[in-house]
Amino acid sequence: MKEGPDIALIGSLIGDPARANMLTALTGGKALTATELAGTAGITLQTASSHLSKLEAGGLIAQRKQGRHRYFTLADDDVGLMIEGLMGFAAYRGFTRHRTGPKDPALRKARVCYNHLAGDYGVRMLDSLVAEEVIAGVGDKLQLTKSGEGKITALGIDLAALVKSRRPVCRTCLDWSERRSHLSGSLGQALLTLFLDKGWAKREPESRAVRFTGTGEREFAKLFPLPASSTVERVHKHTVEA
Amino acid sequence: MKEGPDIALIGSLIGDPARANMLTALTGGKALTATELAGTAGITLQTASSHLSKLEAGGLIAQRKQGRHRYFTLADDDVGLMIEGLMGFAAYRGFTRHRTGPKDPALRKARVCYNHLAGDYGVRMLDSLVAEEVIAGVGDKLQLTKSGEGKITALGIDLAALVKSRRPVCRTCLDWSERRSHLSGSLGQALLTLFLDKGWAKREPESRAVRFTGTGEREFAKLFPLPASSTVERVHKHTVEA
DNA sequence: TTCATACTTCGATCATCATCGAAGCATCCG
DNA sequence: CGGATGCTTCGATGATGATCGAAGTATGAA
Repeated sequence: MKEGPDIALIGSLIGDPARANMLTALTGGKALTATELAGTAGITLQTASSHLSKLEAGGLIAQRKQGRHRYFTLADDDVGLMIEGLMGFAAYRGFTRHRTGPKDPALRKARVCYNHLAGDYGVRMLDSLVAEEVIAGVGDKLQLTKSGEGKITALGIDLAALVKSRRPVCRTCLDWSERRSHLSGSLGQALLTLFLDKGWAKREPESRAVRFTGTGEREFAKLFPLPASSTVERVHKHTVEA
Repeated sequence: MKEGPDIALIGSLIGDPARANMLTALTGGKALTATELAGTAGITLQTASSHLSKLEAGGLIAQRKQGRHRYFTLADDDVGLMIEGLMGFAAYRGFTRHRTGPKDPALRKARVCYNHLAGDYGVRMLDSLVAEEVIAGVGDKLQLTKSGEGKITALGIDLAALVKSRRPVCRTCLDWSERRSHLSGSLGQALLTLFLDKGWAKREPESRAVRFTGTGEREFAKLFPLPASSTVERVHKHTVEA
């Protein structure tokens, strides 16, 4: 009927307050679950699910299934850019944000995620492994490098046994406290087992928290030095048009 | 925590197809009456009136009473930029209302973006101005160079008047068809006015399209030479014969 | 296995709002 | 003045869609 792109479609997606709240929350760059998004939007889980499927159908968000959780993120940088543009436009009006509430600090520091290490330490470990070129590639596809194989074997991990198992050796797992990837897969499991076996860390009795000992802290820091760029946040690339 | 209707308000305003059509029509830069807008949106005058009052309450449009007519325009440059940005996002996602209508190639070649030139010609003009060092800086921050001031003045543009206005002289605007920046701001407006005044180009009656005359094409090419290799491919792709 | 958690789907309700007919203002013209 | 035009307001209707309860699915935990 009319010429040009359909802005009404996108507008209607953003136009609903619940969806706008969800998108605003996701603009933070962290992956959030449906339950969390429902909380920030102030609606029930059923309604949130409906909204999320609409947003996904509209290509604004993407989901990543992780066990029984579904982590939602903005589809790509373009979406973030567009939403931030709208927020900038609406700057002369008041705007509200909802932040994820604080959690148990011990859990945030180090905890068990199914069978591997998660939390700040887990993220830091993967960062270091990638920086040291033990593991190549970031994202869903991780692979052990040649030199990395030697380094892992030197730790006393039976790499052949890991490879033999049907499970993938290296895998990313999205961290709920850090909202960044940490190492999963059979190698991730083997490393956590190693820490526990060596007595570097102990599991808290009635919690998922993992408590590192003094020696464990030192050994961990020595084994997985903090890369200089590890604290760099994953912010949206605001590429500038030339 | 519950209320965050900033982008939701704007989104809902744009989210209605009738309003989106009106806003798209107003992006042409011409002041339009309620009757005209009702026609382009395909709705009755009563419905249009309701929509227009909502758009005005939302600060997206402004009206100017003149006799028994009411002329509506976009509220300011920011609205035009925001809508053009949304169009770029929508076009990139393939959200088009009508599969490449007959006017589509003409629109891609040269069109009015609220009050300045957009499309292939708009992008090309900015490319050339930057290459010729009339305008310095890339991205959001554009600035006229010393030598550029002379060149603009030589065209017969009253630069002092542009500077005097509160609006920025040079500004980027994201092109929805080219997905690159073209020149906005008071200088962008002045240049488009220049083309129209000199008779180099004419506005299509009921469209955003701008049609350059033969002389206009030549003068434009002379004034804004194509920088070496960067845009050849794109120009060839979107250039329309006749 | 059984239970719990996370989420989806179905179904029904309810509110919003886009739409248009009709009437009401306002302005211009003759 | 009367009549015509441009637009707004009122009121009723109808459709879309947001919402949530209940039930269903999938995965993890005990």
